[in-house]
Amino acid sequence: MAMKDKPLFRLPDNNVSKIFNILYSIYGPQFWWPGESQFEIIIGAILTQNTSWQNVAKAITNLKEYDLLDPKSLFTADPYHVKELIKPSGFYNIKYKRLRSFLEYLTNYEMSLNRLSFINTYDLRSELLNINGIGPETADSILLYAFERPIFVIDSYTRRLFSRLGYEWMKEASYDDIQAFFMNALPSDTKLYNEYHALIVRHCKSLCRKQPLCSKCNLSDCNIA
DNA sequence: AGCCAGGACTGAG
DNA sequence: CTCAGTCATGGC
Repeated sequence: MAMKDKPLFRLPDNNVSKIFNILYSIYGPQFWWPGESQFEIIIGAILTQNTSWQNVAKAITNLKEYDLLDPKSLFTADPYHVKELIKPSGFYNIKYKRLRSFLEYLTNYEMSLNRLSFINTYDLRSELLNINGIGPETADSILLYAFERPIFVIDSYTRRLFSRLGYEWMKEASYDDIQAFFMNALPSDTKLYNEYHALIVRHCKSLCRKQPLCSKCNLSDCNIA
């Protein structure tokens, strides 16, 4: 069998897998994260907090235009200039501060992301969470998409979609509880977690905005127990 | 013309 | 400890 025909994932027989398969069959692979370098992914993860990706993309483009998409350049750049560049992504004062606190953390590692990649996932997660401005979703996005660790990312879309698919407890549940639910239901697999989260976002952006269940796709056929 | 976006922190009480 | 308030731009 040719490599490209190799099917995707070997999944347990449960609803979480079933929903993944449906999403995957509708949308196909998403090729996330929409950013090229590791550093760009991290910056994007911070800038996209409660913000549409479209706006973040402008900010990233601006930074790229001035060659600031590497830790040292961004760290030494004029704060007012950086703020102007990231303005399109909103909350630009506080987001500058958050970028800065990440960069200050990086100074402990000689501004080298490569050195971070030797830290085990558990420790790296708690170090990221210790940075002011990086909460669970941002930390996990960085772990999954920038460092390719098998960590499932939870966001508001995940809560909303799965609440509507029968898991109403997710509306009130803590981040960690929801994350544990997914990671217990699925094998530990970076590519799988990558696609799954991307597919949830992809789906919710297009269809799930205001409808209780999605009429345009067959997600309502999931037979949630 | 509002409403909302791939959150997280702060300060009251 | 909980939780409302705050941060802010651009697209629909």
